[in-house]
Amino acid sequence: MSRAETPRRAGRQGRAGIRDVAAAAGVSITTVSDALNGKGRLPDATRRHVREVAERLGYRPSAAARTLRTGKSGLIGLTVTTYGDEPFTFTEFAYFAEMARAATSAALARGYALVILPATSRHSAVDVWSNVALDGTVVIDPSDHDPVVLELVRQGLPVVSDGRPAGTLPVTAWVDNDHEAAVLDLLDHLAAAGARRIGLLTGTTTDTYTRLSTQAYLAWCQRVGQDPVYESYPAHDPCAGAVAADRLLARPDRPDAVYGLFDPNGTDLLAAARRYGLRVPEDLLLICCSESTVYANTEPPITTLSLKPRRIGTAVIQLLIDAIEGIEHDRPIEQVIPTELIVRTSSQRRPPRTTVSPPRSPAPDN
Amino acid sequence: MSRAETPRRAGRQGRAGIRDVAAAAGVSITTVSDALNGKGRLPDATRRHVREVAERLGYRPSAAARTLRTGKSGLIGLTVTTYGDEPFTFTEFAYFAEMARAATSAALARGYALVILPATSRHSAVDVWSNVALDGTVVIDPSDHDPVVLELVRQGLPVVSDGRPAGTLPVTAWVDNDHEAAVLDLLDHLAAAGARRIGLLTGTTTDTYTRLSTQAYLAWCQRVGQDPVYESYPAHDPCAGAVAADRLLARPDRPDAVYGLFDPNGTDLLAAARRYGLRVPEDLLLICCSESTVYANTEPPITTLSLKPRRIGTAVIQLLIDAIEGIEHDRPIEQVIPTELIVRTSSQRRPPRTTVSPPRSPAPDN
DNA sequence: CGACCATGCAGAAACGTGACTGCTGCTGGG
DNA sequence: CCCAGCAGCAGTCACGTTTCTGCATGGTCG
Repeated sequence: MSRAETPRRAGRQGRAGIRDVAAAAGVSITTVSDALNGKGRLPDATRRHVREVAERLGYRPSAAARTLRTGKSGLIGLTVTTYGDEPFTFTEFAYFAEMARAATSAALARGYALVILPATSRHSAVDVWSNVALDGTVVIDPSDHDPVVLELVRQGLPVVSDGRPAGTLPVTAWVDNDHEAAVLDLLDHLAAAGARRIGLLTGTTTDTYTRLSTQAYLAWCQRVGQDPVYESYPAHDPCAGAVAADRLLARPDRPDAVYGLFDPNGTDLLAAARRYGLRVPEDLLLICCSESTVYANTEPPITTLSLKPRRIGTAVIQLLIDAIEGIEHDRPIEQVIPTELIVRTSSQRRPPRTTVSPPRSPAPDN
Repeated sequence: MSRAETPRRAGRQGRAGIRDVAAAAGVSITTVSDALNGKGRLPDATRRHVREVAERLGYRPSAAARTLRTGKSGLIGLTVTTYGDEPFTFTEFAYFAEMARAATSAALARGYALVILPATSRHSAVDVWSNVALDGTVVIDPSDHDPVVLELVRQGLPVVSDGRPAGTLPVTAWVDNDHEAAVLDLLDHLAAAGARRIGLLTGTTTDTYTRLSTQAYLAWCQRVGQDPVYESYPAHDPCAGAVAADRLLARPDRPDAVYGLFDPNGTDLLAAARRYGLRVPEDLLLICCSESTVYANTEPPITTLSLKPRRIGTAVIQLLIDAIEGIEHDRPIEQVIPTELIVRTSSQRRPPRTTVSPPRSPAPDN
């Protein structure tokens, strides 16, 4: 009683606390808390009065205190694979941006915010990971024994991964495309368009996407009895892609159709084809995996495989928030998102129509 | 004493607390805190012992409790302009992605993490803004009397904006390009290449970038005595850009050079030029403002104006963290980042060389 | 030999909120 | 008329840190 009487330096160089509101409204802090959070049993008059006073004082509850008390921060970590100092790589650019955009939107709609965090725990002098209170984490393409993921699950935090986890990584759930099916379907499409020898532009990295896609290509080749024709390059190096595209078309066993696994491969292959005087699609059929809309307006427009990053981003967030809020599914959830082959001129020997291409559409659902 | 004796349910269904470490190490929690944070006066033996025990128990300090106690969360808000439900618009896509990438990297290097937040306070049922403890905020292109910014500065939080604030918005600091100078320089470049009538593809929105750029265009026209030739469209609609590009080239007073303010304008204008049988650059000179590297490999390659988003993102973060950490500059800081005109074939009547274009460079500093 | 100081550590008070417990006065039924 | 029950609210603890204050102990110097 003796200390409680001190009027508490009201808003001393900072925001008003719940105590200031209680004092100003002539009630206890319990009543303030209950009134603002819609709990307890209070008459509407008191509730309105307290809310009015809180509004007048510009009271905002301390997020830190609430987090400490409730154990929920409303924050979701989003790890991005880092090469060197930069978060997310050049080749993943459009994909990651689209995926992050959808994830951000989905998280905000459910009252959560995303925190961008590095894939490595020791990115700077202080460990940013342990400095932020997370309710859960989304990891993109985690490696086999990702130490960050292991540490997070050890702490009991739900972890959902974009891309099926390699090895025995104990994630709460994952979302991925069916990469084998996508590649097989796409190769059949090229073969149906008249391709006799299909080449592949792939990466030297061992991530799941590259590995599964390449394996599917090799399996397809074996099935139809074609010798594999492919070039690998470090996908994080934007220069190397153009060089590898050139190498692929310079081979003695030059393919008459190429699938490029990474986003810039389309323009790379197109430029290389021009250098060798190859017409697309007459001499060379072309498909690349990309989310970029520029391929709708290239000369010629290029067929792309979309991994539907927006659907993936949304799905990942829904699964994670369900896990956070205890909407428990019993066993590890695996969700497979279908890909979409956006067929354009570059993969068709007979372009369906020779009219001018209309202005590109907004592509509402990729 | 009576209560302190209870061994504190060690790590009951959660992480070990500082008290568990203290008990296990046989010291007080003060000693643990000092040992781990490098404070106080402790012999190295004690320090090492405590760290060992903490490591063994897998102790991680609670970020929420630390934030509550110290008042610093290590989190920086990043607002993105939302159109409809989606964070950041299509036209700002590459710019925003690059800028956010650099900002993320710069923040992590100084021990801070970025939280992506919506520009509007009421994006969902709960107010995400008041649910997260921020040390400061980066706002991109704030509107004249942005209520979020006003609320933040009222709370005493530092706010740094990307784009000079309109009106009397009380930001702590801002970073921007010199848009007038960039446009004037670019128009001179086109005129020097032989352009007689330069057109503009601009937006209907009233943001600072669009406004300043358009004003500079009009001022340049007046100076050289050319009638302005421009088309406006809602920049957030990806379809409208293609239509506006078509409209611009369909005019009776068709320009022989065009500058497009937004990222997709390059491919839009190129497609429109093809439809009207205009050769680039022989019949039509082309420049657009873009950060995308696809314009290095289009047919022909298109000259672009880069706003240097990575330098802007880095600068914004440095100014903000300086403000947070009390490295005070006395008055509102304004930092102007120069733009860069990346000259390619589309803006040169005589292409400097007709050799094949080499694989594009990694563009280390845009 | 006694006073003083540096060293090594423990106790306890915050930080601001949420939630449990419990106290008071009023009302209605037996 | 009395007591059970409930509405309406206040007190108090706990969340897990950081940090201020302060108490011992042992060594040193006048």
